[in-house]
Amino acid sequence: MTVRKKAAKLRFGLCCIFRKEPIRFRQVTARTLRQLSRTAQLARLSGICLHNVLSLRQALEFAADHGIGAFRILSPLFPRFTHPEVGYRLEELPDRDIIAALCAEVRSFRTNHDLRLSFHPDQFNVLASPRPEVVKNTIGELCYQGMLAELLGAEVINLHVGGAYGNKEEALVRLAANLEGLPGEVLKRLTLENDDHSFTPADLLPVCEKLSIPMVYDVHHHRCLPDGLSIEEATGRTAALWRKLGRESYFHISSPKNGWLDGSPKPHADYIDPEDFPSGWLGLNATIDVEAKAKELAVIGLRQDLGLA
DNA sequence: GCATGTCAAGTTGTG
DNA sequence: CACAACTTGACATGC
Repeated sequence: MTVRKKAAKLRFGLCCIFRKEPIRFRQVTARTLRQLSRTAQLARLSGICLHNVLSLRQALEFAADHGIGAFRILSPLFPRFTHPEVGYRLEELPDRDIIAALCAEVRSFRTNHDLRLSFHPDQFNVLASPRPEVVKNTIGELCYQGMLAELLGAEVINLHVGGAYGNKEEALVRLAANLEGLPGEVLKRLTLENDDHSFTPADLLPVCEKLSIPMVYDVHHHRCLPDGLSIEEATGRTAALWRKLGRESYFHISSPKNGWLDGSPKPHADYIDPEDFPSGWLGLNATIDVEAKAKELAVIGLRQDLGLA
C-alpha cells in the first residue's frame, strides 16, 4: 500500500460580475419601486430575480468551463429583498416556483462541479455597532443571505467587522454577543475578514480561534494595514483554524491599482501582479478569491501566470 | 442613442 | 467639514 501526500490544490474564485463575458445581473432601486403599485412592484422584482438566477447559472457554467473553482454571489441577487418599504418574500413573487427550481439547479450544478460559493455582505452590515438599529438591519440582511445560501448551496458568508469606534476590543465583544442572535444557517457559514483600516489578522485571529469562526485572510488588506504578523504567520494561523474546523481555507488577493509606492495602495488593479501572490500559498489546499477589476480575465490570467492553467 | 447623476443601509480617513 | 472609498456597476432621467 502506497501512502502519498495529498497534492496541494488551489482553487481561484471570481467575484460577483464579469468584465468581458456577456453575463449581467439586473438591479432595481427602491425609488423606482415606490412609484409602482404593490402588484407591479412584485412583477418587476420577480422578473429581475428570475433573470439573475439564470445569470448565476451561466456564471457557474462559465466558471466550470474555465478552471474557476469558486464564485462570490453579489448581495443584491434578489434586489431590495430586505428593504423596509419595498422588501418582499420569495413566496410573493409570481415566478416563485420557477425561481426556486432554478435555485435547486444551481445547487446541484455547484455540487456536481465542486464549485465553492460565497457571499460578502456590504459595508453597512456591522454586527459590532453600538446602535441597536444597525445591528437589527444587519441581522436582517444576514438572514436574507443565509436563506439564499441554503437555496443555492453556498458555504460562506464573509463579513467585515466594520467600525472600531475607538476601541477594537469592545467592538469585538459586542460582535461576539450579537452572534447569539443569528440563526444557525447564518452562523455556520459566517467568516470574518481582516480589513485595511481597523481590524488586522492579529486582532481577529484570537477572536476567531476562540469562537471557532474561520477567518478569511485578505493579504492585500494586511499589506495595507500591517500588524507585526508576517504573511507566513497569518497564512499559517488562518489555514490551521480552517483545518481544525474541517474546512478548506479561504483567502483574498489583489494588487494595488497605482503600485505600492505611488499614493494609496488600497484601490484594486485590473489584474493581479504575480509578484503580489504569496509564494507560500502555492502549497495550500485553499480557495483564493481574486479581487481585480478585470474580473474573469484576471482570474484566468493569474492561473496562467502561476503556471496552474 | 448617449451622457450624467443617483442608488437603503455604516464607518473611516483624507482633502 | 464634505466627500470618497469600500467587493462595484447598473439604473433612471433628460437631452
